Amino acid sequence: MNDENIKDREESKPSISFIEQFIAEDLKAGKNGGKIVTRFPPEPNGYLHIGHAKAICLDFGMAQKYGGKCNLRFDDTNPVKEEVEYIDSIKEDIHWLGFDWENREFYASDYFGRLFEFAKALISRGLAYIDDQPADVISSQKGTPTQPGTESPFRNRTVAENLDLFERMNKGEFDEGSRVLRAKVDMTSPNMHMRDPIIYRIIKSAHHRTGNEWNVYPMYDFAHGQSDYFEGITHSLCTLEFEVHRPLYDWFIDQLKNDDYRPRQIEFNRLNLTYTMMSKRKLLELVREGKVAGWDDPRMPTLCGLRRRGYTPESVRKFVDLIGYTKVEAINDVSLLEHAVREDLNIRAPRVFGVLNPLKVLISNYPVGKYEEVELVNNPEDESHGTRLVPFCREIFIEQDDFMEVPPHKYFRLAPGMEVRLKGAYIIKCDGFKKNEDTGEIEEVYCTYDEATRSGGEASNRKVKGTLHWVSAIQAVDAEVRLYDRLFDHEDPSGQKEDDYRSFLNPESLKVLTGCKVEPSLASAVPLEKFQFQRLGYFCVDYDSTPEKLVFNRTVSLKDTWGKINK
RNA sequence: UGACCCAUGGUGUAAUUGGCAACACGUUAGAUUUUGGUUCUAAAGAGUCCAGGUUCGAAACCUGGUGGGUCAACCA
Repeated sequence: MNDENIKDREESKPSISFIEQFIAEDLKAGKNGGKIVTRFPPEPNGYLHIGHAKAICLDFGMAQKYGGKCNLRFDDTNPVKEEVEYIDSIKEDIHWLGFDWENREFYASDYFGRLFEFAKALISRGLAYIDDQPADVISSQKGTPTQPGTESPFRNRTVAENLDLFERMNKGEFDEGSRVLRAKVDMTSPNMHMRDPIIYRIIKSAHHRTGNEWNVYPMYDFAHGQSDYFEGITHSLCTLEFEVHRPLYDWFIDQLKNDDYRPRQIEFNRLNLTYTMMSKRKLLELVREGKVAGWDDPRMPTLCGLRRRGYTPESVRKFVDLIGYTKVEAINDVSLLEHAVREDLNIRAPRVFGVLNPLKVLISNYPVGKYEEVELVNNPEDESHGTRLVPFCREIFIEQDDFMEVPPHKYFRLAPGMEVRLKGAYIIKCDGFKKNEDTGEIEEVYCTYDEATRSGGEASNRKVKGTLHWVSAIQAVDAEVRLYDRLFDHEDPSGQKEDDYRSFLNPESLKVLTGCKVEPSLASAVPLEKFQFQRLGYFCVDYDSTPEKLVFNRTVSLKDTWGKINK
């Protein structure tokens, strides 16, 4: 009887965002032929960051889920700011994230012709005019948010004169800044964007796609909505700051439409992350000023930075899914992002041994010159990953943190007189150490092993408090390891009125460790390959890595309850 | 002396659209563990910004506050 109920409850669909609700309603109401077409519209003036990932997941995700399409459209209406370099990186990053636009790669510049015609149509209908005033005059006539604007003296030129001037603007007869085309809307509107917005300006720089074909270029408000319309976009999803643009978006669509199709703009909240910032301008500054090594510096919130850091596309998508879409300006805790990678990497990353700060351990009763191989599980979360052989001998390296001369309470690692298990190998007992009396540094630790405790054997099942990772000193491979911490030491570095965001740069955000020792199986690791260094964290091979000199980036540490207790 | 948007545990989101405020992260305990990871169990933590109103019943609807955000680029 209640099989049905139980099933219902178990399958009770997770709640959908307000945007998805709108979409579902529109589809159900049969709007626009019951179809959904979205678009992701980056401006090619910077690299994509995780905030863009939030938009990408929505734009492509909604189309995918409801059987529609999502176009990639570069919003390239400002030739002075945009570069081809960015176009390639943007496409690469979207693909990396796991989305595809097939053959629907569009550019606002594809529509320059139609936009120009539409502008002329507006002029002919008395809905646009050429203004000869300089920028500062136009600006002051706009009024303020609390005071209405005043009309331009050029507002009521004849259609013929406007048309003539507009054509000549485009022919290059006038200087940049000397004239603009404005839509004739309402100078007294409480919405600043409706006060005769500028829709075309003269720019004589070459455009990366259209070259010198045009001398006038449309503004965002005159290009975006219309491009949506031309492409048959049904849902134009963008961030909250465009909310006040919506009346203008709709106004232009009203002038353009000739049947009952119309795109709908819906706004959602931006992604903000603690201890970083998303401003493309500021990220560019960090790069230009050399505060970071480049757009793909693993500390950057850019997609290429996250990729180099070792994040997987799955983990980024998971994170985006976790935070949701609302209209609240929120600031998300990075720990949620970190949780998302850990969860993903836990399943897929092979486990290996790597010692960051090596300390030599001499197993005095282990035969000199003897060498053996022990078998280790590659991934306890997934048997199909199999096992591997790791060399073991009389001299090994362990982590400096794993030995203490005078251990605190509950320290389960190596200390004089204490026993510890070397994972996959033997149980050893510490019976001495060598200390540099001047520096206090522990230079070597001496242990004995119990041959019967080899893993897999009977005696190996003995309870031992601690289990350590280790690397054979003879076969160990040297590596450089880069440890990353948050780029800023303030939760909201760019939100402080008094202080420049640069003053919050975390001086400890990068620590380079050299002379690290990793197990020999890593010698063949290639860039972007990901591993869990057991007990330490997840690491990813850096682009700088070569077979001669391995370089790893720490993506994120493992949760460290001991480290926390110890604080 | 404006317009528009927003307000739910520490954080991010839910609440079958008016019916006992739920989930995730984080936190704290405990169990398991040849990773102080994972997994599992449990707990603490909000009575929904405030004040009125409508209603048998309000986080949700209405009114008024308060607080925050956005808007005055020939940027997008």
